[in-house]
Amino acid sequence: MVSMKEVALHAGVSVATVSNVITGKRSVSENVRRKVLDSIEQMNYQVNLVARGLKTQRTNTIGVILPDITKLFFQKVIIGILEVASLNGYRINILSSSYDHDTERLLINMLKASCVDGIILDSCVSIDRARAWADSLEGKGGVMPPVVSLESRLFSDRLSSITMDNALYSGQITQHLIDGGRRKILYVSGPLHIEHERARFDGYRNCLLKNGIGPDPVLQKSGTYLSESGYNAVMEALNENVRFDAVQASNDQAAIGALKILKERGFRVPDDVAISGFDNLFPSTLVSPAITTVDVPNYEMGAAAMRELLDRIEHPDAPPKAHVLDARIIVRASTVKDATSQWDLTNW
Amino acid sequence: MVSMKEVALHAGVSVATVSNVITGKRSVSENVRRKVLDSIEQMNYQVNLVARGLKTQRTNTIGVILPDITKLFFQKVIIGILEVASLNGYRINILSSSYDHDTERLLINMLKASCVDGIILDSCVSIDRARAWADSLEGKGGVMPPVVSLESRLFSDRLSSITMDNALYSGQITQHLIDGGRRKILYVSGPLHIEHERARFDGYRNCLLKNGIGPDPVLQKSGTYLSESGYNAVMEALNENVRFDAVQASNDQAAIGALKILKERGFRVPDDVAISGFDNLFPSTLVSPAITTVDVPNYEMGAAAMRELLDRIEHPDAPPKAHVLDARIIVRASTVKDATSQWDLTNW
DNA sequence: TGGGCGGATTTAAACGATTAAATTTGTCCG
DNA sequence: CGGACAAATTTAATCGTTTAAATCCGCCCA
Repeated sequence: MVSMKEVALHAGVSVATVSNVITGKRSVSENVRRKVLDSIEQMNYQVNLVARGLKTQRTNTIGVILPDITKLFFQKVIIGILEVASLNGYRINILSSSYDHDTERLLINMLKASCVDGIILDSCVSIDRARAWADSLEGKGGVMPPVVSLESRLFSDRLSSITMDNALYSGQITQHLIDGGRRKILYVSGPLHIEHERARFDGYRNCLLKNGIGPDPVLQKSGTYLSESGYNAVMEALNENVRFDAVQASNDQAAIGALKILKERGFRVPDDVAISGFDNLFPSTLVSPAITTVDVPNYEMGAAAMRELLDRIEHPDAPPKAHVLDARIIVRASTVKDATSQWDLTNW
Repeated sequence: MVSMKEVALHAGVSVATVSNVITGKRSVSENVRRKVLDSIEQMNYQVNLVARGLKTQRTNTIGVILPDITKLFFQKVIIGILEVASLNGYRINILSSSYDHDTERLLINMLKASCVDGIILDSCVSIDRARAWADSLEGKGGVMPPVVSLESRLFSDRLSSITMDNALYSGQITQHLIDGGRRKILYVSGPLHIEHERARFDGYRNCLLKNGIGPDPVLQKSGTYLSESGYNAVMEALNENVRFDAVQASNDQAAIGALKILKERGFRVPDDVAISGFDNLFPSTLVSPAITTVDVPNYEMGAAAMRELLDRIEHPDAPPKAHVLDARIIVRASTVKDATSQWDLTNW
């Protein structure tokens, strides 16, 4: 690679002048400027970002840690982050923690070592370990770049956070099912040690209570986020002869898994059993019947996180902010027989 | 950040010794070693990867440029790359060219400036500009890191490439439709200036000829990759009163768009019109009827590209290799009435 | 005893940029 | 003509590592 030194030599000026031309931070006379620009052009010079990063201590890169970047849910989050980032001249480094807590730590350290200017973290830390985790974040000697927490408010006293009110919308779904005459709602959750899974479950539970329905442990199945877990949960319930007239899944995958087994076993949806999901991933519009769900603003979550991170980078000492985004429930044919819905064919 | 110098001071040795302990490249006596490790531990020291990168000229990072990282097709490609990369201690920097040629160039330069150790490139360069492009790749003064070309063989004389025989499988699909008694096959392509789109079209065309069917320009619609383009292409054909008994789309999105409009207009699939796609994205199993398609090994494409890139990094002077991967067609109910198929619920 | 040898350690020079501080150049005015 | 002041340019230090070369040190053996 041709370096600034060689450009300087070629243009007959000092490296400092070349640097000044490039960064534009100090004034340079017009004809020297042209001479330097010429040399740069001729020699095909490109500034070495690694060297610049070392000197300036800024890499214009931010790190993004998500539980599983392969999941559809996070795609739009990534796009949101990406768009705001590139508008502001930042590059992003996307990493997957695979829902593993130790990996998460490792990645954070790696990002620190890479001198990223900031981190967006969708943590998979469990509720009970959050405090210890937050303490270790600050580290003894280590200075941390600003961190914005996505989906979790567990650290909101020290970290800015971008969240939504999962309990609220989960409750709205439950209410919608109850309003449709359902009383025995089988709830299929993801891993309950994760904060927003817990919140969704609480929303369901509290709504039942509000309606005078005693939550029945038999109707509560917890699993993973995968559709198999929805499939298996419902299969289990059927094999145990549990009676239910609705399945409320805490995400769309599980809802579709549930739909699959119910169709296989000859149930009519929604006549015999209603089904609801959460997240509004596009496949929920493709299956038939389409799935009632909550439209989670994942694009906006990513964008908001990035905007907030930029703000934290600019103002490291400002107090953390907690952004709570709005969502809305979308009623489709899996809960209401004559609901219409369109295939969502955008962006995949 | 605490630097090596401070660790050295704390441990009472020179920075070189600390470095030796960390890299393990030169021998260090056992008790000095322990002392240094202790200091590192106590001071919470982490090596600065930017500085190391500057000195060693290796960043252990590779760049990946894809036309559109938000598209489902590329998700598994990314996973494939990622898994091989992390097994080998590499990080990846994923970028989207948005199918724009200038952006692609810009990103390549940016990656060069960031001193990545290699690049995996799924180029969107058009067939006729390929040569000029390849020339510019080498650059006048600039030394390029090794590049592996994904999906395109246009530069295979200088770059290693990972491809599949698109014409072959596209032809097999056409043959399958013909074997099913279809004679008037409406072809919906993506942008034809892209090499593999052209190949898929050629496969279709040559198969028609082989079967004594004259390709009919009226039955050829070209569009984007989006499902709307499938929808619109079929709508156009219908409005023009073009008669056809099958739609062969060059990707699954377009096929599903076609399915949508045909259902809206009351056609029975596959009785009145058969539909086929390409890529085997999971949504093609979700719609009903499920779409006959070609299972493109995108995970393996990513993995193979990364393996090949590692090889190129190790042996920069070895001649480029051209890997051609296998695929297979999958027959589903959109072309054969009683074909069975399962929802693909894995990995989304 | 002293020279030679090899392993452990340190010195010091990079890597390629940025940026204070010092220096040069140029301009204007008394 | 000379001095003052501002603008342009250069010098040189620095960011945090790695690494070739130099040095040190202990040990063995003639």
